[in-house]
Amino acid sequence: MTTPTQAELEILNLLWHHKEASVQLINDELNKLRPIGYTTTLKTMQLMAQKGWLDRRLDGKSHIYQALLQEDEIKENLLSRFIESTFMGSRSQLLMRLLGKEKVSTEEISEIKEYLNKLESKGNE
Amino acid sequence: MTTPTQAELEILNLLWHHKEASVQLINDELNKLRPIGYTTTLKTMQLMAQKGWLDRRLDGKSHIYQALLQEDEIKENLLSRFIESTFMGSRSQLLMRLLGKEKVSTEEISEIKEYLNKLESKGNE
DNA sequence: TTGCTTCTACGATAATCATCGTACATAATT
DNA sequence: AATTATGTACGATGATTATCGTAGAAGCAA
Repeated sequence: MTTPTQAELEILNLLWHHKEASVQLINDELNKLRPIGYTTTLKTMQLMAQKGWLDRRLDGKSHIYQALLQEDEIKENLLSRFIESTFMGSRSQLLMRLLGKEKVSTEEISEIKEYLNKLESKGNE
Repeated sequence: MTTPTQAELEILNLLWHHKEASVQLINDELNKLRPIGYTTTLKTMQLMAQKGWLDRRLDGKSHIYQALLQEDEIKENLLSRFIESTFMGSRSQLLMRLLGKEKVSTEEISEIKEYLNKLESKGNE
């Protein structure tokens, strides 16, 4: 099962967002969040490529990487694992917690409503 | 920050459910899920007690353990971390995924919308 | 009393992760 | 040509986890 670690997931998120990127760019992005050495990022991405999670092509002197893993698939997987370990497998328990305790911003509420409207019109049962 | 590991969380879930339990009982429960040695469970629970996460009292020859950590608090914390790392901090993104994957009935959608309206009118941001 | 059974305590180990240092290579700059 | 900048490759390390083995105490059974 393809289950990225914390560091790998951060990189995947950036690659999903940028479509493709050099180590340099990913490292720069990561350093906006926390200090991390260039070779650390490089090494991690190399290992991910070796595992078949990333594709890369040469561009001048450096490599441009691209995620081969599907964002939806991986996130669904991570979500399942999380629900399994934290909420004893109960999806609705998580849902309740999100709706009940959450501070949801006005924009988020709009987003969700729009989403619900789409669901409704699609006749989701 | 109190962030239990996978193994610790399993034990916590069992303790929250049973209120209190001996190592023996916890180990039996764990073995319903996967094979795990008695001393492994013992050691983990001892460490948790040492960290102040569990309380224990002597009962004859053995100890009876009890969780000191609050279930709600810990789960909220785990949820936050999960959302942060997997959904770039967007709670609504997770919510939408949950709603999309679930079969949500029209009535449920209405209920949720109503709930969201209330949230909105309360000016919760 | 001798030996099972049930515990605790504690040390050791294997695996995994995240991180970085060092060695090189090549291109660009002075 | 010498230096600086920018990359790659790869090995090493420290921390954390999960796991178990072994030793030994204490009660119970034969």
